[in-house]
Amino acid sequence: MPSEFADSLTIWYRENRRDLAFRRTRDPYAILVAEVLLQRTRVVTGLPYYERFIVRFPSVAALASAPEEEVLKAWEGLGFYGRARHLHAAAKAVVRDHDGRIPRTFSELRELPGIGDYTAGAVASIAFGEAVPAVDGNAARVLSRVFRLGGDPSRGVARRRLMEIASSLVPATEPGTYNQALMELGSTVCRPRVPRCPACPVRGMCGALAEGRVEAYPEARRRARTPVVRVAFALAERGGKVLLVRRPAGGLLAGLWALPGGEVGPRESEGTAVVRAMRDIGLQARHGEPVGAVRHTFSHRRWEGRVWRVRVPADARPPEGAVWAGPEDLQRLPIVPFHRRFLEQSRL
DNA sequence: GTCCCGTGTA
DNA sequence: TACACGGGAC
Repeated sequence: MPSEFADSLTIWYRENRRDLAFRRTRDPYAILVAEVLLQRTRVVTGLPYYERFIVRFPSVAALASAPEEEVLKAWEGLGFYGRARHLHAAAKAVVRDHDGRIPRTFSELRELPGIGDYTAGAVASIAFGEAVPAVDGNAARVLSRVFRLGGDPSRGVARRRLMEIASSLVPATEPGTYNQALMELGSTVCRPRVPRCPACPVRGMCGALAEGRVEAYPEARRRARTPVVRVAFALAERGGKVLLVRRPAGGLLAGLWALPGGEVGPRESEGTAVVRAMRDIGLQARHGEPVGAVRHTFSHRRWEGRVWRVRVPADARPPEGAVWAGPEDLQRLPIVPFHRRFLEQSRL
């Protein structure tokens, strides 16, 4: 009984919703920012970023006209930096193609860079009242359990079945409230582990609970083990400044400033890799001793290696895409978070 | 250590 | 459809 499901959730939500900053706005731009910022990100992690971002870029026009470096700076530490680039591009597209107003329909939103099925559904329903689903991981878990959906709900036939059910449940009135209720329930009650079923407003309709196997849904996706990759980075200092390079536009940590270096070749030593990295930016260097360790786990690989002190000729000019960074530069530039931590711990 | 999480690209 | 893309909670 679809309307009973939606009604129960919506009533529960009015009493139990968390008071979160991005729920206190009706501004479609702010809602869009929040939804992109929270992609693959926990609410508590993203919240301070959202508050700062909205102050720094209060409108779609402000964001569209900002330098990319400042947008990345606002994103530093949040991860998946492609989201920042896409959001920036989306703002420009809104100014260019939509007269500066966030498009009001799922289909138009879906065309913007960085806006997929989830985000388009969230913005269309929450900001504009379109009756479309917004199925994030939390909503997917709730529906998987209530309807005992087998398979990995993030892909294939299981995904299509989930989306069909999700679409059929969205109420015509206040679809945004319903969508947020569904996600909030997944986040606070229908949790991945140790769900709080006695507190659930739809426990009477839950197939997984009736079966006594709530935690068996959704089916776990099998994950590949993350390979360990050796890395080496260069610490070149001169007159209280440190050499930073801008990482390339695509790929890992794209667009952030970093110590020169990166992955070490299969038959390469760390020292050789560091000298090679310096040569790649046009500087002849000799490596000294290691001055710090790098251990960082990404979603799909782990970096392990060291930071090496390097010596460059005294007259070395900063090449294209590189900068001798002093204290103000370190404050202003978006920098790879674990490089920033290293530099701060080294009191640079 | 394990688990969680949206979109783009090819 | 497979994989790239970060960080944090537990």
